[in-house]
Amino acid sequence: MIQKLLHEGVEVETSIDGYYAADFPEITAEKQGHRHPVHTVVVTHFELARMIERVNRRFASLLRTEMTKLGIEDVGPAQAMVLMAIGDVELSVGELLDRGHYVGSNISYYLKQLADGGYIDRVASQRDKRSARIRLTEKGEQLCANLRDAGGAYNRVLARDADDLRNLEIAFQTLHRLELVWGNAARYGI
Amino acid sequence: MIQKLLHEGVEVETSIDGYYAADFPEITAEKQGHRHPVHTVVVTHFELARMIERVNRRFASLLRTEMTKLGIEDVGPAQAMVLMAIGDVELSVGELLDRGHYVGSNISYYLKQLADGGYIDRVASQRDKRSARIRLTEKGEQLCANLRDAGGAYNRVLARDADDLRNLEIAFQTLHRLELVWGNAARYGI
DNA sequence: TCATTTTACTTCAAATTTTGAAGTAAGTTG
DNA sequence: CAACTTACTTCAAAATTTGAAGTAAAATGA
Repeated sequence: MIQKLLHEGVEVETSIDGYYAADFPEITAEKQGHRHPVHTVVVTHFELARMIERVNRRFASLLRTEMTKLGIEDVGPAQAMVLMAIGDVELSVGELLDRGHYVGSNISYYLKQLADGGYIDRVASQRDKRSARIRLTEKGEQLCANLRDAGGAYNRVLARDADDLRNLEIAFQTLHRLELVWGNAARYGI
Repeated sequence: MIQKLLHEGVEVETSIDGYYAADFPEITAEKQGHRHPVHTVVVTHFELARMIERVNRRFASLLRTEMTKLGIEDVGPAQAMVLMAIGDVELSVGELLDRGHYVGSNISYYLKQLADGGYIDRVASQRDKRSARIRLTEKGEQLCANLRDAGGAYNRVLARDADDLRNLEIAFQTLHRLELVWGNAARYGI
């Protein structure tokens, strides 16, 4: 039975696909006590996917709001995310694709808008003239800095103590694992 | 200094926004040992957001692939997610909005396609004739069941042992927290 | 060496998804 | 019962994403 629980993601009691974690007393109780959870509740692949979709939607609209506050009208939140993905290094379009699992034509489109808006510079690489080298301009760096500043308030709320930090790290790491599993599955089949 | 670390999401050493958790020896080491992490690395709000975006993209394309395999041509992955959000209960459009943080007109649009495809039934509520009651048809339930079946393989890979389950739960719970914080911020300001 | 293939991207058109403004019909309230 | 609110729907426009086709440069191999 335990084997089945571990391997199938069986739903027990309140764990109906579509309900929130807040409805699961086991999980929340466990969090406070720092003990191993009693595994009567299992989070499935799909519950996580739906949660990720929701959270992603929330973040996008938050980002849109922040950008409106900053008076940014020429690019949207998706483009801002590309900007954040570039960060403070110079990289090629290919490297950027890997960073965000974008599709090539999509990034090309965004980079065009970002270049038109003066947020990035693109220079053909000397070594390989096919390869475009991308970096943020002053303006691009400024937008990123402003967004990071605005993000500070969220970091303070989200990471109040060591326990919060621990959970954020585990969440990050677990999402990275999902990324790998889902990505490999898409390429090679599961 | 520790206070600053805790409250600002300061990036230390390898923790440059845009790099992967796999690059953080501290996190990975901690996972195996079950000990408290040494907090030299902090996951910021934005790193998480970018990870969520990436993972979401991966899942959407995986879902698209699964649906193609199942021969579903009349609706896309977004509509399938709505179907999964409905689950096996009857609910109103408003309840569905809450479940996925959708925008009303968006759901209306999806529900129309799903109804046209025969995946859902919509009946006006007897009590309140403005309110539409939604539920899956046989065909809709079948699609959900097929998708859940396909998901079984992922559950097996992702939740191999009690530790995996624990991390999945923490990830789920942490994402739920992000959802609340980001959602409240959007409505009331932080 | 030079034809062929591969890589690194871009372009464009079409599809999909999301937004926002405006509408409708049914309930609710003073 | 007039005015307001709620629960949705519709529609057009915008934003995002995909996919096919193209271009130019680099690598390969006979």
